[in-house]
Amino acid sequence: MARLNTRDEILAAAARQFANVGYKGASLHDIAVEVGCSKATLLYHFAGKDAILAALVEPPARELAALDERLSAMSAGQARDAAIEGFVDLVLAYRREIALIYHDLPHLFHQPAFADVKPLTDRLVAALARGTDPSAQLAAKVVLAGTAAVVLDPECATDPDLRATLIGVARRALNTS
Amino acid sequence: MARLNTRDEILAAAARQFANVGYKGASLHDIAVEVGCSKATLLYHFAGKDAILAALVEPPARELAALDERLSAMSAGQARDAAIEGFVDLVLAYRREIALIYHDLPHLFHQPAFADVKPLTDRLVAALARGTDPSAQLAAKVVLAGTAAVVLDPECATDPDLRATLIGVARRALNTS
DNA sequence: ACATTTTCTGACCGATCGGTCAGGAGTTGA
DNA sequence: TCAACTCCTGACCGATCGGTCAGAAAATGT
Repeated sequence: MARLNTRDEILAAAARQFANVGYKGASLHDIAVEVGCSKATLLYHFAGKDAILAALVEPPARELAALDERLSAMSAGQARDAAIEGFVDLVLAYRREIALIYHDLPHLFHQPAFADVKPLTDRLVAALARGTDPSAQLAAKVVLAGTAAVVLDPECATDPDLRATLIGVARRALNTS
Repeated sequence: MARLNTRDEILAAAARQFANVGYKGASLHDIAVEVGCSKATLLYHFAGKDAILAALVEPPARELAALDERLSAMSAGQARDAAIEGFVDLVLAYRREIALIYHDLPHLFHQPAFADVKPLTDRLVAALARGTDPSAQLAAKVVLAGTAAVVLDPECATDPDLRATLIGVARRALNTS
């Protein structure tokens, strides 16, 4: 019955496992148990463990690329506020994927799928910093990493004003003028 | 000759390995190769892999406790700036340990050694937020996570004004008055 | 009804993991 | 010289890992 959904259930279970215990820490066995299928079924739907990871990471990576494309058509002044809001929205929409990116940054940066993501984040930093001033770029990185981290905090997840608050913090921290 | 230092060399190599590939990702074999000894030697000096981790995490945890003690003797106004500077200094002094904490947060939080650390960070957040206002606390968490993350960025590590810049970003982001 | 294709599984494999253990090598003290 | 102790190692162990494969089970097409 749930045949077509099996693939999605695997992705959902894998996202939870990866976020909880990291990519290395999660085992195909545990994911299969959570899905309610056999380990071999996972490897029928995906070429391997890293293929599951790649499938999970692809959607937010594509949205980041879309955000970058939107920003590149703006002036520096417009781009900063759009970058702030765009990044906050992106991070709120993909909390679970962010979690596994966060907890396995060293592994992921060596994966080919992330070779494309690095320049995107660099351009996002430039848009937030409105240029190449080192201290402004550092402030932008603090904002990006801090925002991404805080939405993973279970205590913050329930805040109804989360989006507005995050945007406010980012604006203040980046106000280098 | 280097007998008494073997323990410290193990800790240094383990810190590098943990920071690079995470706690789960690092193997005792690889650590032993980096040290130049056998895997059994690691387990002669430490009760197990988790004992190595505990030994690495203890010093920064103790310093965080010391910072908390200093802050508790101050007024809310004094405490905020002292918390900013204290946390920045702490993070700069223990970059490598922060890295492994960062990359293995889910594992570490389940370790008993971290049961003591959680309330300390909560009080640090309260000092930065100067109270319990939700949006101020969220800003404080953004600052803490962002600051800890950015010092791990190899591109930022060389910045000579790193400390001053980080303190400036934190002050701006926390300026909720 | 049958054949075909998709979906799924149990059994198995080689590799690697953390950890144990008996004992070698070197130093120290009497 | 001879124990006693510290430091270290190779060989080995059970468990678990990701992955393979032949074939069962179920859906689909005719």
